[in-house]
Amino acid sequence: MDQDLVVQGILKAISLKRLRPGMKLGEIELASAFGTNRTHIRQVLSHLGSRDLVTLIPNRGAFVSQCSVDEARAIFETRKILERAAISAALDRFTPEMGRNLSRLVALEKAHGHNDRWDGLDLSASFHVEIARLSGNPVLVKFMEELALRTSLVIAQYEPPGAEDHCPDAHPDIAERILARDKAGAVAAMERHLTEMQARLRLDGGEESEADIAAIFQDLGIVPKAKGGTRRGA
Amino acid sequence: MDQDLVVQGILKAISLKRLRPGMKLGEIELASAFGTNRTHIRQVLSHLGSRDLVTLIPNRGAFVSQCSVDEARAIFETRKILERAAISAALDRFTPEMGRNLSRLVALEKAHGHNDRWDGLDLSASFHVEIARLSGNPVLVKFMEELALRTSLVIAQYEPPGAEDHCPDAHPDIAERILARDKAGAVAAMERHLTEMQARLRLDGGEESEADIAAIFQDLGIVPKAKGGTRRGA
DNA sequence: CGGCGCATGATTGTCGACAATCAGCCATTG
DNA sequence: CAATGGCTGATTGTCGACAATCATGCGCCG
Repeated sequence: MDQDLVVQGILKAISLKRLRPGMKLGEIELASAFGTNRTHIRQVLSHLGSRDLVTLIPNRGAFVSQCSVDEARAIFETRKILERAAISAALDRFTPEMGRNLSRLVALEKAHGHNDRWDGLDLSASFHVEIARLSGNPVLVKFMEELALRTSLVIAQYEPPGAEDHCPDAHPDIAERILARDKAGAVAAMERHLTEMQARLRLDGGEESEADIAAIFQDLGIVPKAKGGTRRGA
Repeated sequence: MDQDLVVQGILKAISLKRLRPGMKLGEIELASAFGTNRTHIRQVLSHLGSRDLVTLIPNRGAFVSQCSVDEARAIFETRKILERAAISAALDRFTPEMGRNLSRLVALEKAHGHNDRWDGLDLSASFHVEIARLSGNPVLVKFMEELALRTSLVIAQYEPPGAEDHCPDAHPDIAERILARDKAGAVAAMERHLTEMQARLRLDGGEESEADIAAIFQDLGIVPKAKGGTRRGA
């Protein structure tokens, strides 16, 4: 059983705000929603827990992580540290062919438009991860991936409703400066970009609600294998 | 059942070179060694796998991770990035009482002597993690913990036999500069410390016990069937 | 004699059942 | 009437058994 599908499904649901921070992730609900059994769900939850995307409480269960405002700021602060270093290292070993993927990603983002919010966030994360990859430092890549995921969780928690973000030209601007080997300019543009992302958030508070887990995932096109599904309503 | 005991046991065994990188970690062996059953062992291995301390290969099992020389260098490089930032941030918000734990840890290290290698490495890691904690950035703390563990694995793999010493006065020196709020000096001392640690290892690429065959052929442009291929983390 | 394919043993992956634990509710009591 | 205690339903934690998969060694064939 491919547990990546479950992971992606949960992350997607979080990004789309179908799963709000603090919501309970019941093992049985998830198992029937994804048409699998608790064993795999437990592995997935453990995995997400090790990345602080869900919070595991012994004998209580798993909950979508709620970042405090301080943690949210720490995530952005750490991203600034790592992205600064990534750009710097990438430009120290830059070759023209290395930038091709970067250009490709920027083009993809531009072509994508504002169709699908999940794909958009995914592409946006890919851009940052690709810069880390250009640094040639695999540890940096892994950390960046983790921070990108946690950032999307923070956005889901603190984004003001209606103001669904897109900094229009930040990525092309950064990419352009990288391709021009303008290290100081690229670093500055990246810091502006991150600061702006952070500024769009409402780092003061939020509220929670409850919803039907199985329905959420069914709406995302995930169909259980008809193994005695959840009994809803009755 | 306390799985932390199993985790600590495995990490200790790695540090003491009883478990060498590349060695198989059979579930049944571990289960009987720790007097538990495979369920808990699998959780522990999954956890260690998500931190890249063990490598999980589907249908093959778990192995103590083998860092390539490049990865080892990346780990040190990333540590430099993060520790630099940690010291800088810590000194921006420094209050005298904050340094007390640091002094305590240095004193503990000095008192400890060279009795137990595992405890020594543990204390050494605590020093670095404490600095990250002083920065007030919990993400930095988590990353530092992870890197400290991976560093001990790298040391176990690349330390020349017999030369099991550590830099005598590096930590007291760094602590002193931090307590004196000498930011530039502390950062410089930390970088020297890390560079020296790295220099004590044999990272020249001399002998890779078992070179990764797949990687070799991938470099030649030959791609395996990717039947789940290099799946890391869990 | 060397290489290929298959049986076999051992290990990992999967699953359902049972036990332990916790939150919520109701009766009891001061 | 409020607070406490135990009961109950539901959820998580644990475990052993079975199925799937892989490495090994043997026999067979070229």
